[in-house]
Amino acid sequence: MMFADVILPLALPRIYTYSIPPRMEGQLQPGSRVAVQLGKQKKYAGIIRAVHAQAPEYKTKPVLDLLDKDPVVYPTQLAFWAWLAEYYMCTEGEVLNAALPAHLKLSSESVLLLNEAYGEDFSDLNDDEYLIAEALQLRKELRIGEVQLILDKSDVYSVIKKLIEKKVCLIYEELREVYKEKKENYVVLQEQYSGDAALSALFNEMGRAPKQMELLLAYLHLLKTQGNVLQSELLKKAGASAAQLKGLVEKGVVRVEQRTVDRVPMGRQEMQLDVELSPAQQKAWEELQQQTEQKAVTLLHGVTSSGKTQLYVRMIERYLQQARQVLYLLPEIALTAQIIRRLQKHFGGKIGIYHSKFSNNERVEIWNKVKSGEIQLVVGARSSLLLPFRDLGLVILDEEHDSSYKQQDPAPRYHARDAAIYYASLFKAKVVLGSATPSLESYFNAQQGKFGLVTLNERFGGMQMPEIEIVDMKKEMAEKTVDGNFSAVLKTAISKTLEEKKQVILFQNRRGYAPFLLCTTCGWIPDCKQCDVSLTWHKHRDKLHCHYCGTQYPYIYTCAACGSQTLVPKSFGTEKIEDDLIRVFPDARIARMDMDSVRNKDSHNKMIQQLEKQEIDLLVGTQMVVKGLDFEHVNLVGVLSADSLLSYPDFRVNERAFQLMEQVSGRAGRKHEKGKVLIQASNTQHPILQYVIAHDYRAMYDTELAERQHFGYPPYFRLLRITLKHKDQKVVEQAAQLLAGWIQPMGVHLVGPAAPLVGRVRNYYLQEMLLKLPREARVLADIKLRLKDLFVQLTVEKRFRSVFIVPDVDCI
DNA sequence: AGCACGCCGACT
DNA sequence: GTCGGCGTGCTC
Repeated sequence: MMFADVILPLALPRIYTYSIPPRMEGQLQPGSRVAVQLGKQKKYAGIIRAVHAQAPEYKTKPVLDLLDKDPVVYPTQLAFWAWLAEYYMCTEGEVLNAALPAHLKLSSESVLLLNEAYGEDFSDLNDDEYLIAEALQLRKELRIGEVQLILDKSDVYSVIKKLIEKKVCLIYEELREVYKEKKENYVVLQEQYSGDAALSALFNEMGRAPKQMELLLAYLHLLKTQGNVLQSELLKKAGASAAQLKGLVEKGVVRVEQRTVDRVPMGRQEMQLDVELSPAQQKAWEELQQQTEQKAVTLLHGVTSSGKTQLYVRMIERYLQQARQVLYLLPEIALTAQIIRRLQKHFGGKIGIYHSKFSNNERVEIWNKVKSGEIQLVVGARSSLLLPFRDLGLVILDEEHDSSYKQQDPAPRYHARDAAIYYASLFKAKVVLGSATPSLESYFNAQQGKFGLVTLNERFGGMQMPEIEIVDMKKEMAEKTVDGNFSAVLKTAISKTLEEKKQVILFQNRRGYAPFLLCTTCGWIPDCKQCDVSLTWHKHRDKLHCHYCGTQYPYIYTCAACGSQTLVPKSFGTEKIEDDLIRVFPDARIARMDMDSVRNKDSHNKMIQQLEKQEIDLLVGTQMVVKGLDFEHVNLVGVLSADSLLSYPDFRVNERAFQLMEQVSGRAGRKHEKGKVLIQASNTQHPILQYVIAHDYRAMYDTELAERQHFGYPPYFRLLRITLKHKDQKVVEQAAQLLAGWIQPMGVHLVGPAAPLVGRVRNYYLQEMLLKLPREARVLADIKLRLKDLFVQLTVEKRFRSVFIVPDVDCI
């Protein structure tokens, strides 16, 4: 008897073993997708991790079905998943859940079927049972969701159980594939008319049907120019109706064929291999080749607009020519049409793009094409790291410092940079990390000789670094020259830039209209009912939003504490800036870019195109405006409040603030013209501002590094945050104390436990503790194992059983 | 993640 | 006295 260990896409604490029925023996292998039953009825699609003859001591259920001819992943991916689960302290099921496209993750649905033999006598049914029986008579089949709708309640299992007992209905589990191939109708000329002679004979015959002749001519034209003729295209082109086409079909001239088509068509376009490099780039290119030969990971530190992309393109070419696959990772938001177009220009059809905006069917097709090797180059966001590469040769991770590479909520909470380095090692592939402002961790690794380092500190095409000026807000406040959020200096600069028909980008770190409302009588601030945070006022929707749980509240006019009507908005967000801009610059075309304004699919791209075409003069936005945008006509960039960037209570504030301001500055300037950056700040003496003015990454790095070492932070230590959640505040607090008491003797540095800044989210109370762990991999692995034991120990205690424990390794 | 089971409060 | 709410435990 053979057995299969199956990973299911659930957070199950361990992997389950199923028996392999004799008829499937030999067909199942690691990576195969199989249908199995879990519990009394549910069926799932899982993935086989191992096949073996080791009978477990419990009795096993059989594998029900093999779902695909070939495994859906290679052993390399299975190894990668195991590492992710172990390193990031989650289950392999959670990794599988994140990796597999939704349409390959099947789970069964219970379907109720009417038992025809039961008859029409519903007299011994109660109201609920009767409603369902009646619906079944009409519809024959009902799903759980439909039953819930009919009865208007979620707990319907008891009713269903009764109905089955009374033999009114039967129940079965339906597991169906959701991935559908895309079919399209093609028009094909019947073979007997393929010759010229036959065709002219046909035309003679058709004299009395001019409409059909017209259609046929259009068809022949399309056939000649495209090779294939789509029905929809033909009808549109010929301005014909479906009936006219039907006429041709009935005459036996053409036929309509349904064909499977690719949702992600692979062009045949050839690569262009003519990237011109400047002398500085040429030098960097040579260094890059040398470094990647010697080291598995190389950091490319190139100032903004230094043309890192050209070097990537060269690098990619080399690996594609060796017929190996390449993964080019970008932060989600930087995956704009702009960059994709640029890459498509070079690599044509071999490119596959993968990010959150693709449909589930498209994802399955990309998945399969990466697996087969048909897609050689993938450009994608974090999650494309989980695609089933067959022979990965190179990973490029651009904007390496970007914190959105770290997955936050559901598990696996992986960092794409670190995971990419491990994944690449499984393929003996090379990694290139690129940034204008590398993370301290990566730069440190480069300094230590662990990573190669290539520096490119000259902007491409003779472009100069922008001139940066700090605007003293304290002084302007005292002189009363501040208008709304704009200093006189900034206002003048904006007017001047607009007069020159150039564009302006303003950066503000907060969305919404005002972060909160404040009662000027008693100091009360409206807060969320479910979370301990103040609500943000979004003026355009006239609602108060909770940015933690997403709840929206109507605007409040009366103070809930003192009853007075003296609520005023405090501080400012992007919406407020936009309003002020409209007031101060009534003639300018103004746009706002933040999570609220570009929520739907294409609005982000549209806005970028408008900027490119200079249809927008003034753009105000959050972090979003910082990433991956290059506009030729932006001459002025304003940071509205450096203070708000520099005042977060987080050990990475300085690094972040530097990166952000440096990146924003990079948006200013164009060929042969120096851009200008204005940074408004009250504390003009902050050292970070001095480093930004001087574009001195190295000074920032040295100062910060000393701090990190002194206070025991990365890159000298690794951080692991443990969050506990429970509905009862007392219970979490006690659980956290108990757990901390157990961790203490392990000799690691422990901070907390304490409630985080926002101590309650979605009605769960939180407690956090931070562990500072040594860097050595073996010690780290050992500590994680011991922690896992402690988590189990904690939940063994009855009152802590329902406490959620969320470990976040290398948290940010 | 489901789903079954079991224990308590609000009704006929 | 029963129905139905939710907390708790198991799935191989």
